[in-house]
Amino acid sequence: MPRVSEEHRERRRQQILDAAQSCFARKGFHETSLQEIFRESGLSAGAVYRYFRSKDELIGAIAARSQPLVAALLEEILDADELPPLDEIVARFATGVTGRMGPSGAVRIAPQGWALATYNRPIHLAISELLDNTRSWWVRVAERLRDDGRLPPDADPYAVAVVLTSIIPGFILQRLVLGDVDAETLRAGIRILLSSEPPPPHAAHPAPGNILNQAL
Amino acid sequence: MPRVSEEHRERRRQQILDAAQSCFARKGFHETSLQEIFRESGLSAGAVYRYFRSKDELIGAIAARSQPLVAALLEEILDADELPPLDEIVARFATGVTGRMGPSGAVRIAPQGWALATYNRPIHLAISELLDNTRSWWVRVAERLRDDGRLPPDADPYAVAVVLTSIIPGFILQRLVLGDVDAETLRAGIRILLSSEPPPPHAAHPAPGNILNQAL
Amino acid sequence: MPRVSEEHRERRRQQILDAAQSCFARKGFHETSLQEIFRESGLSAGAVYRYFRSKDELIGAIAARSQPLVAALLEEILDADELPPLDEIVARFATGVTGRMGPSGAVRIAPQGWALATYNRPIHLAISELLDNTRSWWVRVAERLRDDGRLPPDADPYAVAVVLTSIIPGFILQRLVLGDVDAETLRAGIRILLSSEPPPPHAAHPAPGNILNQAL
Amino acid sequence: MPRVSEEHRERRRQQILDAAQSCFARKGFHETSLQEIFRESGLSAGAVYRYFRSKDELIGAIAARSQPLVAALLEEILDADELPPLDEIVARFATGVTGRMGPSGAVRIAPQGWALATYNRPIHLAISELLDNTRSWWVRVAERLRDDGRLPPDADPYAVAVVLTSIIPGFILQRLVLGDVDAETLRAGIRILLSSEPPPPHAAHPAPGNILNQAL
DNA sequence: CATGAATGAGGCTTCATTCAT
DNA sequence: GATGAATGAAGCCTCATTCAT
Repeated sequence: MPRVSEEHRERRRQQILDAAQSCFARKGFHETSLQEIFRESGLSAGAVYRYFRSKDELIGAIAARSQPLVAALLEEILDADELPPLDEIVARFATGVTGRMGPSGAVRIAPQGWALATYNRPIHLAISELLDNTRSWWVRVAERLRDDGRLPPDADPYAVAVVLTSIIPGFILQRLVLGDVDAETLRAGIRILLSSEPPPPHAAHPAPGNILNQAL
Repeated sequence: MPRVSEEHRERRRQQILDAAQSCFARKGFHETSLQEIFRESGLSAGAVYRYFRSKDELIGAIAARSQPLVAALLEEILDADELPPLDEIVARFATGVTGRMGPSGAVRIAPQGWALATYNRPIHLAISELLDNTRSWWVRVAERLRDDGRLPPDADPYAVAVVLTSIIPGFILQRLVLGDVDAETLRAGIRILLSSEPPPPHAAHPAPGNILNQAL
Repeated sequence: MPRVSEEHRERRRQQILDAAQSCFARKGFHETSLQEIFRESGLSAGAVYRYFRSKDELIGAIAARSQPLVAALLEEILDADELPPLDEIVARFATGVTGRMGPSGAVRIAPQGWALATYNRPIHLAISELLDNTRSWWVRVAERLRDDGRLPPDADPYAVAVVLTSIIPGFILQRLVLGDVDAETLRAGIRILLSSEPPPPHAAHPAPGNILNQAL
Repeated sequence: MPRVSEEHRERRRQQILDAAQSCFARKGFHETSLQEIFRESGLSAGAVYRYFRSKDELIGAIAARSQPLVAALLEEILDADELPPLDEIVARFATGVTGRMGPSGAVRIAPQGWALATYNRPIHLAISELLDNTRSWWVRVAERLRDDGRLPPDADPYAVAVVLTSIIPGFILQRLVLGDVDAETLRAGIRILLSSEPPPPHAAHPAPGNILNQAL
């Protein structure tokens, strides 16, 4: 069946990626053999290799796929012209993420991507871009919040963004591993923190620590 | 000579675990072959197998090792009888974590543990216990903060703990992958959030969302 | 339009064979995939398979192609009615062979044919016919030389032919592998040998030999 | 069975090489799968890979093995202090070669080596060294023959060596493929040529040729 | 107890060949 | 006739694990 349309090619690609993602979510990148992906995708080895030149490339393509997904999520959260309260933004983010946690959802394999990014060059690239984009988005959010007077006028948007960027992976982890958290709880926690007593001025001279400062 | 022998055994065990951890940090669990661990530890295959019955057991032992590490860290943060401000607590946590990020530091392989916990039963157990312990600790912290009046009297300690538990993995990730964050920035961000305008009352059922709620 | 069609078929066939020969010369029979031949020939898999039913058949066809080539070469060397001196004949042979050693010349793949003939039945047939034809031709040459008085009257044309048949493969090999021999040098060597002292009568009782006669 | 002697290692190596050589002689380098070599050698995949890191390395080792074999052969031919007649030298060479043509003899795979040398860098190196060594040996032989007055005083030893080096591959080929030649016939042919009329002086600019000089 | 040679299942990948369009 | 996507057997190689010494 030669001379197929570009559309057909793209459909095949996604078919393979979907199968791979599903397998990866179930058994992990490394524990998943290509044979399983062939089976799951309903394609032969040769067919898959026509689209991806190696298992690594397949993994890379899946990592790359998360990029636009996250972008769409971020864009959607802020589609309104008026900025929602911070707890709402975080909650929407968490909701979006939760919605992609199905048995073969993209979020389910996120931790595998994080792990890989730790020692695998190409994946590192993809994940660091992802993190960076997300954090930049939070920086913009923080700037608007500050400009709206919802954050102190001298607030450092970057510092705020670091905190807010930090929250999502941990939320994903708790949800994936413990399974007992949801967007509403996260929102509630945020609200409480935002409503709490400001801490006393920080006296830059640090603190305790034996083990803490040990090497290794 | 039971005493000496037992000590010797334990030393050997740690020697192997250290070698393995170092390799894992460098190349990942799966990309590391046992041969490499034999080489790095300076022991023979047979010797290593006398202490760990399989590669999985080795990985499990490393995961188990993190338990007391985290416990010690948590305990240390709160060793004083007076509770530090929240931003200080988080900063200490982050500092402790940062200190264990050396080339073969335990934190370096944390994301691999998270990933494994996603689909590997025994590791799931270890990591979920770790997460749960940490969160319980945060719950206790939140309770004390509330009782000290630093959080609203009706604050839900659990919700607060969910948020605070969330922060560390994301901080580790940003530090490991982007490398441009530190405990002080995190503290600053926390301080800003704690000092910000409380959000308006939440009208429990809002939400945007097209993509957000889609499956996959 | 049988005529045109037949011509077209033959042209296609040669186009494919040329492409294959070029690839084979560059990478060897086995290291060349059919995909490469499809690419080099500018034809599709299906098209090539219309002309050759398998890779082996393709290789066989190339081996077969050498038959008329060698025949033409031999015929040409002796086209004159007068027989040239032996060194001249050898030199012409060597020159003819040298002329077909271009990057995709037929001679370039000759050693691959010899190798295949060693364990592959169909190719063995083709190559043994080639060798046999060549040697028969040398037998005829030797007979004429003997009859012309240029070889001793009791000379065994077959023995002479065995020697002369032997020379060409070794010449090809030296030229292909070492690259530092040419027809003139070969001719010079032959002339010297032909001009040398006849050896003393041979006393049929053989000679030394330890390793020589061992098995393996 | 750890800590084995160097001798044991070497025996294993040869065991593997012998098995490989036997297979290669029967089916050719490429048509022989490693599985067959494992079977023939009585070893497992892993065991073989402990000694040779790839199939190519195995082939290379076999090519390398021919070096000392040929060296021994050459040395043996000339072990006597008196130089035998040229036809005797060639005959001894041929005899030595013939003796190594058993079903798994080294000579049986020589053509495969020649073929590989044509397009495979490492093998090219091995074979070109082999050819070069052999030719150098012939140069020395030719010099002694000339000095002994058995070749004309102005004879070019190199040109003679080129011819004599050429003879052996063709002899091997005829013997391997046609199977109807032996050392004695070769000797007889050489004797006849050495006893023949010297050719007339060569008028440097002869040559026929249409096809002969064509490209390809 | 330690050693490390050996095992062999199974993984990734290639490639000759087919056949629907 | 031509195309080239698809097939799937089979190849090379790795590596967790065992066990004789």
